[in-house]
Amino acid sequence: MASIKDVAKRANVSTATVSRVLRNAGNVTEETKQRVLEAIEALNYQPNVLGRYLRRMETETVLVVVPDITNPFFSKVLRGIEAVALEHGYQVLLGDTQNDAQLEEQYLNVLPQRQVDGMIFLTARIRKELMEEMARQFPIVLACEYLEGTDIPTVSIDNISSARKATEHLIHLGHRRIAHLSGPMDVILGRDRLRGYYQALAQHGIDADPALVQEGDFSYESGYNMTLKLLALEEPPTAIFAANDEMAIGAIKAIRHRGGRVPDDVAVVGFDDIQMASIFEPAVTTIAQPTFEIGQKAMELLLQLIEGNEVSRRQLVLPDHLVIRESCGGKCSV
Amino acid sequence: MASIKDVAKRANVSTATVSRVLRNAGNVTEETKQRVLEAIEALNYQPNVLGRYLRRMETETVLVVVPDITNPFFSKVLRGIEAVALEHGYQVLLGDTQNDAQLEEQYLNVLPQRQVDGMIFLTARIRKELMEEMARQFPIVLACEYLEGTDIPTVSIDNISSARKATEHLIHLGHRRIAHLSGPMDVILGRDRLRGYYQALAQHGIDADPALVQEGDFSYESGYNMTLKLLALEEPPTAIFAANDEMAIGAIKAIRHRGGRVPDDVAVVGFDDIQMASIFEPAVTTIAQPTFEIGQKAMELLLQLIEGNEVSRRQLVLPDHLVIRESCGGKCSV
DNA sequence: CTCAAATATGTAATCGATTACATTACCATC
DNA sequence: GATGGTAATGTAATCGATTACATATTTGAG
Repeated sequence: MASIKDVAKRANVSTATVSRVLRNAGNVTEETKQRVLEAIEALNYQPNVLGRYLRRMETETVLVVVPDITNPFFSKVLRGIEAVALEHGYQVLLGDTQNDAQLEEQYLNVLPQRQVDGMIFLTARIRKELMEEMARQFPIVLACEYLEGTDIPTVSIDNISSARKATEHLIHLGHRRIAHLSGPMDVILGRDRLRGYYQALAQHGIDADPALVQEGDFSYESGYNMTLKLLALEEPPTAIFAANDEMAIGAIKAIRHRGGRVPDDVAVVGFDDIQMASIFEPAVTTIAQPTFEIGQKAMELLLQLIEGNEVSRRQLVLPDHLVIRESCGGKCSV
Repeated sequence: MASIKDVAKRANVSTATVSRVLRNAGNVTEETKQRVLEAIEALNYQPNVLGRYLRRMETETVLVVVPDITNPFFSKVLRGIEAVALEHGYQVLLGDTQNDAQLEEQYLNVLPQRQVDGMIFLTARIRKELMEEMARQFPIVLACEYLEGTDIPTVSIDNISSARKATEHLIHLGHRRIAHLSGPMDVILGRDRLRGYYQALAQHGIDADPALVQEGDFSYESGYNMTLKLLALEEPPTAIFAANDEMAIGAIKAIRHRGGRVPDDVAVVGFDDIQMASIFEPAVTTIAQPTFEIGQKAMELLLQLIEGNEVSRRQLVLPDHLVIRESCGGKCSV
């Protein structure tokens, strides 16, 4: 492999000049520039980026840590991140934690090792103190999730209010026995959506029945299994609010397998508005998050941090909205 | 940020010794080792990997180029790759080409820039000569797709025979007017599945009707739209073989929107066996690929190449199988 | 107790590009 | 044609870790 020295030798210039041509910086005569370009061409030279990285101490790469790469919701956020990254000449590295909090903490080490210039976490199971300490030293942005009581830059929706909105919709449709398939309680997102659910019940004077809240893990299977449990109750729910669409679809399937109809016997509402929510039959009523935009904003924020700019608006809350489809059985708007 | 020099100074040893402790190589007294570890601890030292990369000229990172990260099929292959990579201490970088052949060629440059030690392509739209030249110089593996007439290491299923198998299944169920929603003709996968479709027809003496073959792009939308076209034919098909599950689901939706029933009016078969194929109603009959295993094998192959081992079995064809569900309307086995 | 071998540690070159600083070449002005 | 300023190019240090080679220290055999 040809190195910058070989090019310099062949073009009869110093490595400094070659570097100047490469970076298109400094003053280089058109003539020498041509000579260098010819040498580059002739040797089929490609600059070794490792050398540059080391010297400049930046890699123009960011790492995105995703809890589950098979979840289409995250792929869409990722697309937003990629779009902005590409535009600014940054590469996107992807870390899949497979929902393992420990793996997540490991990814954090990539930063002090200087392997990437910054990180975006689409998950937040890391101990708060550790995360804060890192965020103080390195560019870190949280997206979708957040950590309570920190000022780590964050882009997300207001999960509590949207969960409330979803639950209220079911209440307005006349439901009183509303179950909730929650996300894992060790992620803030799961807790927030549960909180929104409770708030809606309380505001409408409905007593919360602990038996109607089941903790899942955002997977189709967990939605399916928990719904079977709910249906086995002496007094089963007439509506189910699932903390994401995959669990909602799992719920619908379970209801059907038990011979019930959706929405006639049990109404279902999901969360995220993944593509399948609109394709599935019945189409799933859900909360639509501005996924692409979340990704964009998160990457923009990260770029600010990397460039050392002072960021005034560190916490962004983007608008979401309820998309009413068939699975809830009513067009009543909130 | 503390560097290896700081650690060396604090522990009163040379950088060489610190490096030896870090890499756990060479002979170091237990006592000095402890001193070094203490210094590392005290300074909260993290080795800068860029220095190591440059010196060793390897990054222990591989790049996986994916045509579409939102496609769940690829996420599953990716999981297989990740599993093996992690096991061997390799990082996985992800490149999403968004189905853009040009972007794909750009990723190829990452290799001579020494940014990664090897690449796995889950897509193959690059000009054959270019790809071959690169593969001669650097570790490259193709998975799922392949290039005709090269000996670039490849892991995939036999798409022709499985497409034939799927089509034959429909023939055995009594269908004669069988349509095919193909993948893009500029990817070999699209062409192979089409070829298998033609072979099956020919073997059973059925004339191929060009009007029954529609070229899509593997997206749900294209499946939907092309099916509407097929249904508008004077003599519409009684069965549709789609080149992937997403198009198959698009087809089912289109048939339904036109008032048809699946499988009663039109039978549908897909390809890939993504999770939604089994969840959707009617559940989609499809070809199941050993996704995880494809990923594993591809990564194992790549590791062989990176380590410079001579690889005897360069082209792996893994077994797939037809999963018969509801959308084809028959349990007749092939 | 001596000497060779084995073990432990240090010195300094190296990876490839970038860049601060130094030097040379060129040009315009008086 | 001397002077000063600018433009073009070169020299060499630098980034941080690794490692070939050199040196110092310890160990064991006789």
